[in-house]
Amino acid sequence: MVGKRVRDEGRGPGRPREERVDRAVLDAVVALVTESGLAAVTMDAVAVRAGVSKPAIYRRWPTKQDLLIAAAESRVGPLSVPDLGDFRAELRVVLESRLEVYRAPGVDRLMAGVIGAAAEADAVRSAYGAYSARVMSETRNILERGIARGDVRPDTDVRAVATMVAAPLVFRLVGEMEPPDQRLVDTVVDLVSRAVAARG
Amino acid sequence: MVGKRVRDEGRGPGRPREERVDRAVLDAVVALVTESGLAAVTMDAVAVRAGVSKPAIYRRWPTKQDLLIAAAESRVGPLSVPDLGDFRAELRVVLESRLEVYRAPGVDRLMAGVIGAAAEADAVRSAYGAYSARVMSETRNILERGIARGDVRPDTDVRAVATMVAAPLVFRLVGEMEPPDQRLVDTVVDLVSRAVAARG
Amino acid sequence: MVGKRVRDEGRGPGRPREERVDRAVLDAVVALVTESGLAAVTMDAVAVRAGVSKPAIYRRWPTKQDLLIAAAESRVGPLSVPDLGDFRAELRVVLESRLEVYRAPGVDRLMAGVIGAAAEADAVRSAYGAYSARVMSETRNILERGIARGDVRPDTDVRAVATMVAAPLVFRLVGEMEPPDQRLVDTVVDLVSRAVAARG
Amino acid sequence: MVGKRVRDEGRGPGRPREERVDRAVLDAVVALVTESGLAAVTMDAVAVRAGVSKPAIYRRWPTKQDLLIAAAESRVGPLSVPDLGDFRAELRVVLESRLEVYRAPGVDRLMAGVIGAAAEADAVRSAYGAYSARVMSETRNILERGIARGDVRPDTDVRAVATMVAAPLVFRLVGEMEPPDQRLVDTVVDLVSRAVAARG
DNA sequence: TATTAAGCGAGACGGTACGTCACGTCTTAGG
DNA sequence: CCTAAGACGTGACGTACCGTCTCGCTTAATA
Repeated sequence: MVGKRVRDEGRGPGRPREERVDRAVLDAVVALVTESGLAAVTMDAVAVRAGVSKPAIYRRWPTKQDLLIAAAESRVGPLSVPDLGDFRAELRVVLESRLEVYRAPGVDRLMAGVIGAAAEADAVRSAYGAYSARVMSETRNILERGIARGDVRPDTDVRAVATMVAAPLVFRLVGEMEPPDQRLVDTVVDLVSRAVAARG
Repeated sequence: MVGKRVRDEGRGPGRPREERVDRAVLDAVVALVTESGLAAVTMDAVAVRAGVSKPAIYRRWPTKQDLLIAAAESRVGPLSVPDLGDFRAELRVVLESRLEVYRAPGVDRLMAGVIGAAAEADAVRSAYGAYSARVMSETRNILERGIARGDVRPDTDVRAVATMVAAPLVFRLVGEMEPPDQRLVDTVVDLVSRAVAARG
Repeated sequence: MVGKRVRDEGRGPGRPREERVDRAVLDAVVALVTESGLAAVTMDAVAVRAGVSKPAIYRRWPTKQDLLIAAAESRVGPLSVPDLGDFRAELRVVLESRLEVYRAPGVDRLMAGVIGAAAEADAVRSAYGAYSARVMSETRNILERGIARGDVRPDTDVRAVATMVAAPLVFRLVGEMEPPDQRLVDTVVDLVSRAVAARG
Repeated sequence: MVGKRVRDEGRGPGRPREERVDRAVLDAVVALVTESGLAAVTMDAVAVRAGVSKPAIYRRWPTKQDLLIAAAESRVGPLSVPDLGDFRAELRVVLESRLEVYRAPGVDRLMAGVIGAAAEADAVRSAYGAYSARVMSETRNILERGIARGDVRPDTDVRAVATMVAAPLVFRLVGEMEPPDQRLVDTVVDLVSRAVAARG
């Protein structure tokens, strides 16, 4: 009468969700924000653009803000940097990867939208906080790896330096409203890697 | 500045505007965003809280985004740093002034709200761009003054370094959703001033 | 009747329909409308309450309106009055049977719901019309039988009088929103039987 | 600063409501239900048809059901019958007035819709009950006037007879789904006036 | 002093998006 | 072919907010 609840591991009875919907919706959000700005990202417009119904969206993301964060993560998610044996090289990899991502069209408004959304209510703030922590972790990881390896000074203030690494590209993007460029990356790599270099 | 005075300063006919309204409205915006988040900052709520009518607000700021930017500017406006004869000292003044401002309650959500608003439409983007440029100018000023004075290396990439100075505190605030602290200021002052110090 | 049996009675291949479903669904409709009003009668709620799936309902009644009509008919169907040899007695039987039915809880809202449903679209109107005709037929039958028998005046306007018989109890129920009572039945029996009595 | 609260008698401060909206909305409801049935009467369709915004509708009628009742009342409101000195004449006036009203196109579906709406929730039931009582009052009035005047038997069951007067035309309309006709009116007038005639 | 232009609070207005809910269909797995 | 479960598209619901407008009134500068 009720049916076995969990068959294999993750699927219950009933029609399974369509993966197509997830992809189409996130793509639609990015496309709309890129083409027409954040104001054009209405739930109805997203639904139409994705060829999907509004309830199908709300089943997955309970509010518009959650959807925005998911869209941002789909484009600007955390990346894992392999151990290159050298902090400076790893730092460059992180920043140049980010540079490429941030220069993609629409990412500026997407990030700004997510930051704005986080200011709306505490529930959104914590969702955004989790996202933010995921993205920041990559920088903390290479710093701690460098300390363990020995090419980063052990008394480095990891928290502060991680902020100094992550901040400039994002700020250039959403604070100065211009795309970050290679010179900015070079400057950050230079300043930071010299400052935290062990032995100096 | 925002708002449209009909005559320059010499008042024309008709009832003059009440200054009380300007102050009350900006205060109401800040109070609401501080207490309840950006979502609580509706034009009606602001009007009620300020004891003011909606038309009185719209006479001064044509859109909600303009009002938000004005509120941000009223709390986080540009500051002018006196010539202290020393770049490092001036840099510290800039950052510690900002630190104090950014640690005020509500400023995080106010800044995030302004950034989010800027993603909405191009008209808002340019208004925000002007505000952003005003705020950034202080950092560029002390850098250029340092170059002229001779204690900053003349080949310094002013644009990139200015971003590296301004970014960390704002990013800590709106990107990491935590208040910036003294350690972050110290780290920035150290890294930047050492890196741009003339002669080395 | 409503619902689409694929074969007449000789069963074809495949799993046969469960009678349990038919009963459970109609009972659920009546229970819901009685307890919580027509607005609570959603197809999902009916399915849950009946312990049945939605497709199982839709296989039997193609629309919600059809289900409502079926539920009404299950409670307020036509009744056949035996020949008692006396119009007045038969009239009393009809009205007192109806009185009992109409005083059952939930029947008011069920009838009102069916009437409202009939206003929605022409397809529903005709389904309701068929139901209505079935229910009205009992009154016409006793009138015509009375004329044939000779205790009802042959020049009686059967149509109009049938309406005057059927109307008051239903109208009391759905028009005045109160349960019909014995006094109303008595009044109708008196007025009508005296007016159509042959010879006078 | 606050303004005098009540100026003449009924108008407070602020922009007054536009009468145009009230009329246009009720007309739109009737037009839609007449042309396309009750299912076409969506709040959006009404708003568009009336050239009015949805909030303007909801300011006046808090739910769709209230709007329906108001629309019904605008077409089928209570009428006051002048004292004609004769119960039978007054009864005929009542019924022929109603006949004319009920034969107007769309009134059938409007009435059925209102009855259906009343089944939805208790709040709507009481709103409908008030409307129903207003409409019924005219019949009770002529009965009581007849008793006072002396041409209606003083032992008449006013409640029951009022139901028998009001019911047939409405039932013909919404129960039998056909327009009431002159023969039905004549039959009701005859039966009722003869039955309640004093002395006789 | 009277006029006039613009300010003011109050609140209704058109428009648009929100997030929810219900209908009726379809897709899965199982009986 | 039936069953339960539940996701799906469609579309209406009622609410909230934005920015405008219409009231009646108040406040100065001007005529």
